[in-house]
Amino acid sequence: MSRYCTLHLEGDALPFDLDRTLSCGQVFRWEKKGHWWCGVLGQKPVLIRQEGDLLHFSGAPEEDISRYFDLDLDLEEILAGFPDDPILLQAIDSAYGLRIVRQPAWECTASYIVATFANIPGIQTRLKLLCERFGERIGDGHTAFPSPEKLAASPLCDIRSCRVGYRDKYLCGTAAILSADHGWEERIAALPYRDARRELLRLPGVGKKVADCILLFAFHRFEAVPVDVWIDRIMRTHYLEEDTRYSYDRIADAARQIFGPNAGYAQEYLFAAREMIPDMRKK
DNA sequence: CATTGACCTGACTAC
DNA sequence: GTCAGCAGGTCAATT
Repeated sequence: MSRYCTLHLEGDALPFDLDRTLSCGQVFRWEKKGHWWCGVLGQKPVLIRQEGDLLHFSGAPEEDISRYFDLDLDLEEILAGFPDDPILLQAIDSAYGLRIVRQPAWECTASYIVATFANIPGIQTRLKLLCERFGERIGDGHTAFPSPEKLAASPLCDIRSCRVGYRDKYLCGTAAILSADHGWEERIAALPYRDARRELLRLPGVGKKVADCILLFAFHRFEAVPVDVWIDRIMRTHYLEEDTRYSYDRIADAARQIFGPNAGYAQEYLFAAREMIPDMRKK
């Protein structure tokens, strides 16, 4: 890759931190090789790296890069709109410039179905296997994310051979439903949050947490707050009263009440800083 | 807007 | 080097 374009980050595009954005665990298919991040945008291999307020990239037009990283979003305003509690402020400080990328809806859905009850390295392995086994070759050693049609038409044993375990039937089932439902993305996008989530919950392998991940990461519904074990722990120990029973929705609702309409972004910063946030329960 | 247990598999931690 | 316990939940059954 000798030819690349350069995008000067300014205005709403700042703050932006490419490393934090791609390594925080929201996406699983980007790989850093030397200074460059290698990944796939749409059906094309992309190389990208950041140098201060310069973004060097190749393989995709600038508007695709800008849209994927949501560089038109006024992130500064969102961060400034949060309450100034010490835990969140520390998280924002440590992950400053992290942006929620616009993941393709199907890739996001399939990825988080595969991601349930697993750790990040395992998720990456599984997705890599799935892409190599079922994805279209797009050159340069890269593969596109497998289409739902392809997965829906594949035997469960072939899918399971990608180490997805019992999730094989969820992946295949959801692939079958979505590949037969051409307007699903537009329909979800047009629905209010609650209705959109209820729709997604009909898909096999998609529970509240995965549905919220899809809504937050693919549809940019910033009121969606995925509550995983980390967020659960952080909310319970730092934002809620101890010794009380909290359901998923109570924790998510509390997050929306505390952090406001962009609570999903607060969630992402808290998640990114999860290792640094003390676990009060251990004392 | 509840609670509980089984569940594929791999990467990590502690022996 | 080996091994139990655990990991970014979901589903089905149960009260």
